[in-house]
Amino acid sequence: MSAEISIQDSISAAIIEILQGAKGELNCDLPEAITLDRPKNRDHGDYATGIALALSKPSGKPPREIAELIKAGLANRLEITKVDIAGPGFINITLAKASQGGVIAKILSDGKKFGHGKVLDGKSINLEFISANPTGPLHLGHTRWAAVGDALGRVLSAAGAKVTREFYINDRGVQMDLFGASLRTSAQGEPRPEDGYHGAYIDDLSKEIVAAHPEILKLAEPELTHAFRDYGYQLQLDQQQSVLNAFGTKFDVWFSEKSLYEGNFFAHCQEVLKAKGHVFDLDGATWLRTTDFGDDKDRVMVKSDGSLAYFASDSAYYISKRERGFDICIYMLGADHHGYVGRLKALAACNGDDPEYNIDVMIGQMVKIMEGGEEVKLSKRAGTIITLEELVEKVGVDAARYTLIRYPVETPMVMDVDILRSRTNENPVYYVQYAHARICGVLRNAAELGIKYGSDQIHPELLVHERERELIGQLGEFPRVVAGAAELREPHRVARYVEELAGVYHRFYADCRVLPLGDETPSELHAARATLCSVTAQVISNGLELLGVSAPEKM
RNA sequence: GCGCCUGUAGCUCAGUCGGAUAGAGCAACCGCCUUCUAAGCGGUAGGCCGCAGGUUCGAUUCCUGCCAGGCGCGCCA
Repeated sequence: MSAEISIQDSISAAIIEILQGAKGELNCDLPEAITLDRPKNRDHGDYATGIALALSKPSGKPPREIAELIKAGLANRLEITKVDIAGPGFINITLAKASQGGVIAKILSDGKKFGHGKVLDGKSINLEFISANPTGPLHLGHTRWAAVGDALGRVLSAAGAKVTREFYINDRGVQMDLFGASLRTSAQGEPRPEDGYHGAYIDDLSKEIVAAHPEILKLAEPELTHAFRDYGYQLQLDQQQSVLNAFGTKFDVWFSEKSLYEGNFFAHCQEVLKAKGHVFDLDGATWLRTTDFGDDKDRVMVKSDGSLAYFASDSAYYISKRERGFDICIYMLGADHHGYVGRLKALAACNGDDPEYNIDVMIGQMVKIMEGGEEVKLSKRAGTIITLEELVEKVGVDAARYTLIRYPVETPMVMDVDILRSRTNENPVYYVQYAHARICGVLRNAAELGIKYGSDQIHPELLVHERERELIGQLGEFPRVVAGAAELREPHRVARYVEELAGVYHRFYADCRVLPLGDETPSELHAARATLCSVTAQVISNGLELLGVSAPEKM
């Protein structure tokens, strides 16, 4: 991160200063920062703001009068050519040509770090996602989080946060026991338990276990089922880990639920919550009074028969996260778990935390998959599932990741396998990757022609074409997009930005010849445009990197 | 019944603190390769932003009520 501030920031600061100078006159609260939008209509300049309209009401002054005040204050700034007041009081700012060169210089000096910022500097974030049971393959719902969670982790890190990516393994409890029983019955040719696991992968796993450990069948119950459970667990976890690795999703911590009950950690957690005064006993069970903080009902931690309710692990796990020093705990959950939001927030409050700050629960809507014009129903137990692995086989890692990331998680999405498999430009990932490959081709040719490009070849005063202006402006937006994506936890913004940037580049390319034609002599304009190409490639590549999608040099 | 999410072009979907003429891709139609990657570019057509109120200078955006779809509401995990 370079120490320089962007041009938007410096103009924003200048406007704030002007307004503060007139505070007596305005007599109202002023915002901390001014948002400068890039107007769609180019007649509206390079940046526009509706701040005068927004301040009109609280100050009791006509918006145009406030706009005039700002215009006068900005008049002498070197980087600004023109300030117009339009319509009811919009302020349109046109930048000096040379000032746009700053963006190019900054991309060149920051390189791979361009776009990184510090809006989340100093925050320690625990990012938990996927957290599938180790009782089967990862399916489509997990795959959405595998892509989005990983991208969010990259975006948060780029915004300056210290991020720990964590996968919570439900390695104890009823589901694990059912898994063991399913494997054992499969190996012994018995009917599966009613509510057990029925997928064909169970037969494969049990065969693999028996082949590797033939002596297992000599065990008596309950050791027999436990042995199947434990061997099956290890194989399934290995499988999940290798699939995620191939998908480009990495975790810092694989957190075992079982470990919460090692030593006296769980007892410690209960003591902690008890000390805060929200634990009570009723009907022989131990409860947490989450209704103190807006939950629908109180939650059982230890059941009356002494066994542990699921919420016991939830609460101990949260306390573990906080005691390990994380300020913000992000949970990425499926829509079928949205009922958890209330109890998790209440749990944080019971622990004396701020539920609006220390906990951030993201709810991802369902992913449907269409094939041959029909919806493929997902049912893990029945075994008719599309797994992460199968999806990648069909469409490839880049297309799968990109498609899953480019929609906000609260949007229920439909993936059409036939379209994704067709490898046409119906998939925007190709559009973006193609722009990158196209630039790399141009730069290879530039090198052959001996055209130099780089920090001493910016020549901003020559880049006066409308397409060049658009491209430079779009490049300058990247840091703000990354910061916004991080603060709002919306990595899809990076994908949308990169698509737009690719479009702006393609239009530039169509209208502005980069390299000399025929025997034309290479000029400074050729060098300046080649430099602009190289920084565009850098930004596309940086954007795709945040999504975990490759930026090919040739296609 | 209560709660959360969704409803925007034929299809899949964007739309930031409420802003200027509501956008993209695909599909349809018409153009553009004698030199940098046509996986591209330009153009045409396509809209009751689910419906009805409210707040305001201004609402796709905020509030209320309805309609439709999805998902939840256990001492299950």
